[in-house]
Amino acid sequence: MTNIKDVARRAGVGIATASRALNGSGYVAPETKRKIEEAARQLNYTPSVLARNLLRNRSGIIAVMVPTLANPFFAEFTQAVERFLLEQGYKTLVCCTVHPANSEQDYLDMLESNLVDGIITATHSFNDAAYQKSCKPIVSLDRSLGDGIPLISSDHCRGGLLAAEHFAAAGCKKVLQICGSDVQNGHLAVEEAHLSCREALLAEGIASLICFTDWNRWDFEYYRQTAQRSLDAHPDADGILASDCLAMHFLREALQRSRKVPEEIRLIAYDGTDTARLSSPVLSCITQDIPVLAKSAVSALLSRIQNLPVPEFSACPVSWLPGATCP
Amino acid sequence: MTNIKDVARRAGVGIATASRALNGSGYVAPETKRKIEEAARQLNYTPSVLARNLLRNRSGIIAVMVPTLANPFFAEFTQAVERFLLEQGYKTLVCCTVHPANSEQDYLDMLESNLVDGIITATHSFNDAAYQKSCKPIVSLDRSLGDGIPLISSDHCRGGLLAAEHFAAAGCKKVLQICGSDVQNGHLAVEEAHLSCREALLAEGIASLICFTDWNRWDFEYYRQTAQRSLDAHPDADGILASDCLAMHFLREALQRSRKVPEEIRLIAYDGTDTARLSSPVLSCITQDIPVLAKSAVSALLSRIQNLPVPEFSACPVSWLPGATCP
DNA sequence: ATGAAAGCGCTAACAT
DNA sequence: ATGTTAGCGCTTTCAT
Repeated sequence: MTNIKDVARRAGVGIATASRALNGSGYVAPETKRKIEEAARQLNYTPSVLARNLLRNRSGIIAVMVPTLANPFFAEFTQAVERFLLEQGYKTLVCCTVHPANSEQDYLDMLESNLVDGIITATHSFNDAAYQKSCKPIVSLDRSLGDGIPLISSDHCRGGLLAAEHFAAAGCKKVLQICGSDVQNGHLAVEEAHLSCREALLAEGIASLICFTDWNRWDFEYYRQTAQRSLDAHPDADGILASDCLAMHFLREALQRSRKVPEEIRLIAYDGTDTARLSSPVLSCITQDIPVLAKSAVSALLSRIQNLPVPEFSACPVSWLPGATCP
Repeated sequence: MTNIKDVARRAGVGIATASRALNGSGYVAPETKRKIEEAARQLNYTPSVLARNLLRNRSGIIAVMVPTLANPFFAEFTQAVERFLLEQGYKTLVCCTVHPANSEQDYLDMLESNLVDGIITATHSFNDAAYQKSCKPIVSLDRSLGDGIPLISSDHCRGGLLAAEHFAAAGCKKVLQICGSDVQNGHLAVEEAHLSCREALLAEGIASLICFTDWNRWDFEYYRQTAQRSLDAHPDADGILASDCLAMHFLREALQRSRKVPEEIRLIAYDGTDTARLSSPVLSCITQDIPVLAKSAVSALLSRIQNLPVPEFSACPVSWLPGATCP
């Protein structure tokens, strides 16, 4: 590794001059500058980010914590976050919490140890206290982590209403809502969607059945079982609201049982990832605006890093994406 | 930020002793050790990874370059890589090359500047020379980058044969193979699958039509158009081989045109991601073993980092996953 | 067993 | 305009 000292020596100047020339900071004679740049080029010099980081006490890296990238919602979210972070000069570290071996705590420790300058967390698995302990910049997607940690989420209340409207318009009589276990009741913002949907359904005289699932299982096999069991247990349900991946499983299982979609059973997928739109028939979706969520999360985090004021809460728009599973 | 100096002062010992106690390196009296640990706990001390990195000239971070996480194959690959890297004590930086603004070169520079200890690249977009220039640890997924850069890929030759077998068994007469443009002919290992498939088809007296697509477009809209155009241009094709995402689009478009699958047209998806298995009817797939690919890539990279010998090439197993689109 | 001091590569304050 | 020097926080000789 050739360092700045080598460059300075080769150019016959002091270290500071070399640093100034290379960084364009401070005065340096044009001719000297040329010599230094030449020397740097010849030696194929690349400054060590490591040293710079130590000096500035920042790494330029942001961690994104998600349950798993195998779930398209989190993959698309991470993708969008990476893009916005890059625009702002930051790199993105991914941390998947689904792995058996590791814990969110290990990832959180990276913050304390200055490996990352901030964290965007989109996980469901951990006790909030650990987050509260940290005074470093953290923002949360869709999960309330308490004071001082900005919460970015979609306008789930509206999302739920939209879903209810379309179930009603489609003439549903009994809707199954699949949502995370009540163990975490109130912690996940998306639960609001189920509550508002249920309320609106009941107001229309439509039955609403809430089915709880483990809020932190991400394997497709579990989704499949959930879909199978729910269809078995409620053969008379004529509407289903579930997040994208689950909805895709429901669609597949329903078709395999020769249940006509959408004639006998209507499906609304909550999330609206691109992947969900690949199904046949195309899923009718309530979409969260993933790029907007990502952009909000990034800008909130960067504000926190700069100690600028950040709203404790921001709700991003949701919308109805017509499909063929709920006319 | 409380540092090791603070801890040492509080414990009434020298800095070096504190360092030894905290790291369990070298001799330190049990009682002294206890005092130091106590002090560290009280001050809520966390060592700065930044300083340690500078000293050791390593960051403990590996970069994974993929076109986009919105594609399930790369999402699942990255997920698996992250898991294996974590097991080996490394963190994972994701770099998506699909963004308009950035270039692979920027990401490559991170290697030179010591921000990352190595790179696993799975992109399609760049000139190989830039990789050759770097003498840092790099391994490549499915794309030959030249001497010194280990290539990890699936046994695509077998994959292609498997596909051909199943097309033949299904009684296909004219198979459409959708693959990346020949601009990069020979660079992408997966092309081997198309070549071997074609050869096997022809040997059976089955027509094979190769359709080139842009090898570096990842947006779903482009996939949709590709599927539409191909179906329009070749209404008599009764078999289609395409990568997962494309295959999902083909399936959707075919069904929308009321083409019976698999009676009139058989589909084989090449990749076999979990997501592709969510379609209805379920796609028949040639699966690459993503965990094995990821594990091979990680272990090759770590060997390169430790200057151990690494095979220039390793082929991972593929297999046939029965589905409902090609009996 | 412990502490003082050097140094990882860089930047910035302070001379000159 | 340029050079000298003092750290950033840590680990690791090398004395003691």
